[in-house]
Amino acid sequence: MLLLVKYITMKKQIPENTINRLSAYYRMLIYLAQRGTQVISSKSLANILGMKDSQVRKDLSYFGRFGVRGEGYKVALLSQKILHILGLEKGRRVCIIGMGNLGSALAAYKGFSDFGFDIRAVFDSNPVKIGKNIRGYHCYPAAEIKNVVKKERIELAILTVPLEQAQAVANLAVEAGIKAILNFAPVRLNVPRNIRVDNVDLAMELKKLSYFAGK
Amino acid sequence: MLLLVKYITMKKQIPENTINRLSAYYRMLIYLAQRGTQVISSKSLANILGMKDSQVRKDLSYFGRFGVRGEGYKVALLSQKILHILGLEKGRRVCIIGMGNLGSALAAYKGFSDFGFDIRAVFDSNPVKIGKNIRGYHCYPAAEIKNVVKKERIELAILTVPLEQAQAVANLAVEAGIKAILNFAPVRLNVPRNIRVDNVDLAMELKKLSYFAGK
DNA sequence: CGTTGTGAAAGGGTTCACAGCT
DNA sequence: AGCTGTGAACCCTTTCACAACG
Repeated sequence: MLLLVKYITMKKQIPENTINRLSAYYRMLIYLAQRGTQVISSKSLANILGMKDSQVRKDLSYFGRFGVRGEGYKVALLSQKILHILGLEKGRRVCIIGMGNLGSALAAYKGFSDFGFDIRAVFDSNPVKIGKNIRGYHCYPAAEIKNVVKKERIELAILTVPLEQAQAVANLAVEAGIKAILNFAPVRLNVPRNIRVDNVDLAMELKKLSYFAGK
Repeated sequence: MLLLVKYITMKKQIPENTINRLSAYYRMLIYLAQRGTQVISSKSLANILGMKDSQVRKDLSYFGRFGVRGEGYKVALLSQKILHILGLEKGRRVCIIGMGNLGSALAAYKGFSDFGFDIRAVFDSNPVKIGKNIRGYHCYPAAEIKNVVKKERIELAILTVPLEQAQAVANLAVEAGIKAILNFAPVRLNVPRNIRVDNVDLAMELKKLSYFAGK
């Protein structure tokens, strides 16, 4: 009974922003390593990134004790630990669904492969594109999503299809056993609770900017 | 003295997420208007968007009283009000700096013009692209940023240049009088405090997804 | 001595609950 | 009767401050 209470209490612990910041730490650590930095304190790291040192330490403390008191954090060790936390140690199999302008741009984006993401397939429903080589990837028909995702054991899907098709292709991806979706279509996707969906709404970002630009 | 206390207390009032949600409300209201819906309650709107009705009301209450008690919100009126809040009534002059894959994709993205964003210029430093027509826009050299931004009275800049060039072109845009920047390069831009910078880090989004995909 | 790791305090955002209108 | 608008309560995140430790 006490265990149950504990379980309920524990439910949500780690702030989502902590995960975002882990990403930022990782990128900076890689950069520092290249520059030859071997050890860094939470204070220095925080200063570079424009945040508080206590934030850095608290974020890391959710996952373990990675530092040395009086010294700081070993850059190589910490970056390795964060890679592990983010589940990127062994790389991740990704597909892109929708080879329009945005999908093609993302397929060509170096930033993904740099962090261990492995684009295994790209899809489109346009007969002109199907079978062609787009940005170095063979373009499969959308109808093949289930087969290819299963065969290639793809875990993450990037959705860059028009609004109207988003839910349908999301369904296919989910049926094929996808674990998470990065959705660029401005719709709330309906998926099982165990599937993670993150939304990126570019028009929304611009609208926000407009608000803060004032007048 | 009391005024000073009041000023300090007032510092930050409206949550940033409220602005994001305003965007979502607006999009849905436009959709509802097309479908012929004239009035909607905070409860219905919240249900459609998967949130709490009190959230909708609280968000709107930061800006005024737009509803009718016992009835709900008039769709046409509310969407108009939100457009005004977001500063999009009269449209916004935008430029895109960096006509690589991502910049070109954004130039072609319908979602921007749909919400009153007016792309007035696109820039690149690649001589092959300069002077050409890209996605319907004349491509200016990066060296012309200051002149063109000023002449066209451009307010918002979308930055899609490589990491190394981001700060330099941001400086040019700021000098030209830009008000806000949507930055796709994974660097913390150094700009005067009165310039708003929003960052979109696509690799970070994928890393977050990886974390939540588990294992 | 300097920096981590962490409870406790502070700060902010979300949800509740109900008074106030229509 | 029904729904908005809002102060207060609640809950989550950030920051503080310091004990623990190399």
